[in-house]
Amino acid sequence: MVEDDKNFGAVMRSYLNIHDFDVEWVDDGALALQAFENQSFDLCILDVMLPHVDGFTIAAGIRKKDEHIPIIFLTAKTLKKDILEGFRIGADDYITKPFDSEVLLMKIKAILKRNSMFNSNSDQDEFQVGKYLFNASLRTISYGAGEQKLSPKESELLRMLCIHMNKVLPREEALNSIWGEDSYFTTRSMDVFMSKLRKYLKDDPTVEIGTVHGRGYILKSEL
Amino acid sequence: MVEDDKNFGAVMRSYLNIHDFDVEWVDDGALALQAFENQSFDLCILDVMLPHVDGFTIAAGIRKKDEHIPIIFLTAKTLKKDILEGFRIGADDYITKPFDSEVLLMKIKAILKRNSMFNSNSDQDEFQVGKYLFNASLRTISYGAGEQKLSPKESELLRMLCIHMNKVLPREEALNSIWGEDSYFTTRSMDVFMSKLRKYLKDDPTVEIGTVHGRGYILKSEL
DNA sequence: TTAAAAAAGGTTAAGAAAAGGTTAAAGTTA
DNA sequence: TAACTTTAACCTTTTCTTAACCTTTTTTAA
Repeated sequence: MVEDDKNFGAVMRSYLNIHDFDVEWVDDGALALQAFENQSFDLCILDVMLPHVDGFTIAAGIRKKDEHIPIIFLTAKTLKKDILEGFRIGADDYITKPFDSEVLLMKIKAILKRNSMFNSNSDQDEFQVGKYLFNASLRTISYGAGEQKLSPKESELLRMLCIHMNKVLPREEALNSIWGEDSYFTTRSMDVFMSKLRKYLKDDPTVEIGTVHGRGYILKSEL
Repeated sequence: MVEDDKNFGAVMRSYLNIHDFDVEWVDDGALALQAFENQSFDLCILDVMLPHVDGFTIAAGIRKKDEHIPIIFLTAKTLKKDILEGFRIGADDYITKPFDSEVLLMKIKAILKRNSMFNSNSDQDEFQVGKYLFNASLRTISYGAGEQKLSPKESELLRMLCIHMNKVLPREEALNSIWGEDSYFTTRSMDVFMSKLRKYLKDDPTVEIGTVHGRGYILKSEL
């Protein structure tokens, strides 16, 4: 949240805190982008009139770095031209003061909910894969009585396949995410892991790790 | 759009039409859900006070069938309790009359944009070609039980043909886009690929890759 | 007009190059 | 030391290009 009114900012923060949001509050436009880069956020609430750098400029900077993060303007500027400018920059909503705090809360939730579809599953750690149950944080695949332990990389790779269930997981995506680089050797290393995962999953014929030559892998499972 | 005020509805529809939206307008709450089931929509705009069935009930019914489709309430009911009820049901926005049409337009665009992130990641790149279903990201053509895998170039070429469905795809356009150059050898290579695609599609007589001598190719399919 | 020549395109098959599968040995970490 | 990951080696499969030999369409010129 970028808001230069100390009283209002404090009230907003505690109100949002009560409703289970963690709020990082910056009161100077010049510090906003810096804060954005140094931390990870789920949503931005921006005032427009701010010292040094205005909210529109901040929003544009944020959009340049992250085209998906939700942005809500919360401002006393009620001119239509400002509202349109806010949306043009890529805001998800433009709320004018005075406003109702409960309505703001609902709007935040609605926007986060829609955005979560996009990010979803990213922290899910249990997956049903055919008749196997894969627990990514325990790093186990269980199947009836049996249980197979997975190494960290095996587990991380299978987790990414599960998140992309029945869709292609591009090689580079897995390599950059798990290995941090996409080179000849990391590629071959991943092939070795894929071979291991296929062995672990071979007892259920309804499950298959398919190859899309030149692009990536796909975990297929009817469910 | 569900709106019982004939004048307002007509104005809204033409306003949205001007801005390149196709609007299906229903003026009775009882018909809304039925319309929703029989057609495919990208976004719903609902009035609240309607004959027979109110907007909240419609929204709840829509949410039951599709938990992702954006819903915007557009109503004269400005009571806070109604606004909160709207969001509780799962609305993306609740706009009170009177409102500014340009701002509504921006909000619609903002919501659709956010929703499109979700759709673009799931299953895009799908084309119905006669009785074949072509998935460009999986690089497969399926037809009943059978499935034919395509190579990257085969798939890319068919994708371009699909995008130009029933229109000529100029040779140079495909060559420059897929091969990066338009020379004697790339031309001959493309001919080979076209021959392969024709084989893959030969089982459906309603589908045909035609040649426009000296210009390019055209994928013909009635549908 | 029309026959021959030239250009464009259709099809098949061979072969080279790239990508991927698998196993095992050699390094690395915990 | 034991678990884990990387590297190497040796395969198989996939993909793309090229060449060869056709057929069809268009152009040229008699």
